[in-house]
Amino acid sequence: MALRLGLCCLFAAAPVKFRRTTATALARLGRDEQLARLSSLCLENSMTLLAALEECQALGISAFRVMSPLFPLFTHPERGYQLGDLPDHDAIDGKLREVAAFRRSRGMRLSFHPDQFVVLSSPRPPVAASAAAELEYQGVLASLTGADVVNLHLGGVHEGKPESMTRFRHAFAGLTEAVKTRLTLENDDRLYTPADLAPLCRELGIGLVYDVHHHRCNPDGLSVAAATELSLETWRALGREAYFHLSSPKHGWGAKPRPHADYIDFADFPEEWLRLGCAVTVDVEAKAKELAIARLRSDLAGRCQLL
DNA sequence: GCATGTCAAGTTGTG
DNA sequence: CACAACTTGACATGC
Repeated sequence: MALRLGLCCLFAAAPVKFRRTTATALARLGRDEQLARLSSLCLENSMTLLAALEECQALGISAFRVMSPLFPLFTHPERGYQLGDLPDHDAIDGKLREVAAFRRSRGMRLSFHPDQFVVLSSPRPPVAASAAAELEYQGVLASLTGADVVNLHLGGVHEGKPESMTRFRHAFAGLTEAVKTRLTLENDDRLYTPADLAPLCRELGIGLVYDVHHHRCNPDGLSVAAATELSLETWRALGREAYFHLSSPKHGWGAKPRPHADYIDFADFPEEWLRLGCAVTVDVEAKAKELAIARLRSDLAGRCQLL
């Protein structure tokens, strides 16, 4: 087996910074000025994304999660825009092609992870519609950059889990292929467990991203080994490398285990993951970012092969 | 300049 | 019933 450790969105020490703006700051500007401002941020962030991949490569990190606001306010109801609206459109497009080429040549894995506001299973039509729009945006970016995963939580439990999953099923059917082929579901730390999601993932032909920390916060009776296997099955059916998440609780496993710690406590690393028969990606969700990956790598030294 | 409060969005659970 | 927790640092604002 081999393990691919992934960095999530940001660097703690390396000088790689993504930029953003706010809707209220843009409100004072005319539309052309807004687009000029957004254009320069998108171009700068595209260059920063390439720099991020180069930095990962230099650090021996072979997976990277791209932050959702790479293109700030892209799907905002008032400030939203299309790539073609931006004055630097050609330069941005060219830079993203460079990102895609770099990713491919180094065999890196890229992913996107829409945040908690993206609720495809919501019973409220405007919420589900804006979730679909956001997913389409991330699907376009994923296509352009060569990312193979857009990872999502199922959402709330309005009326019940089966009803929510049915709404998810219907909304999924309406998405474009760019999103459908990349969308994955992840167990969360309060509601949906691996046991809840595995059947839906199998039915829809999508990957189940297994977050072991969430599973420990929100257990379903399955062992880590059993949940790992449920996830592996969904990826095996697709012929793709499996995807896991790992983090440690900031305040220990007591009353509030959900917040993430700076580093991974190696005791939290599932030893089942050392005995898998295939390569897997493990996103390291730790506030010390690349420093946490370096420490985990040294903890893992000699125990498994790292990609 | 430097410190501080804000940031587009949903849902659940707490106080 | 209102608000904090998710996560999170960069940016905008105000002194």
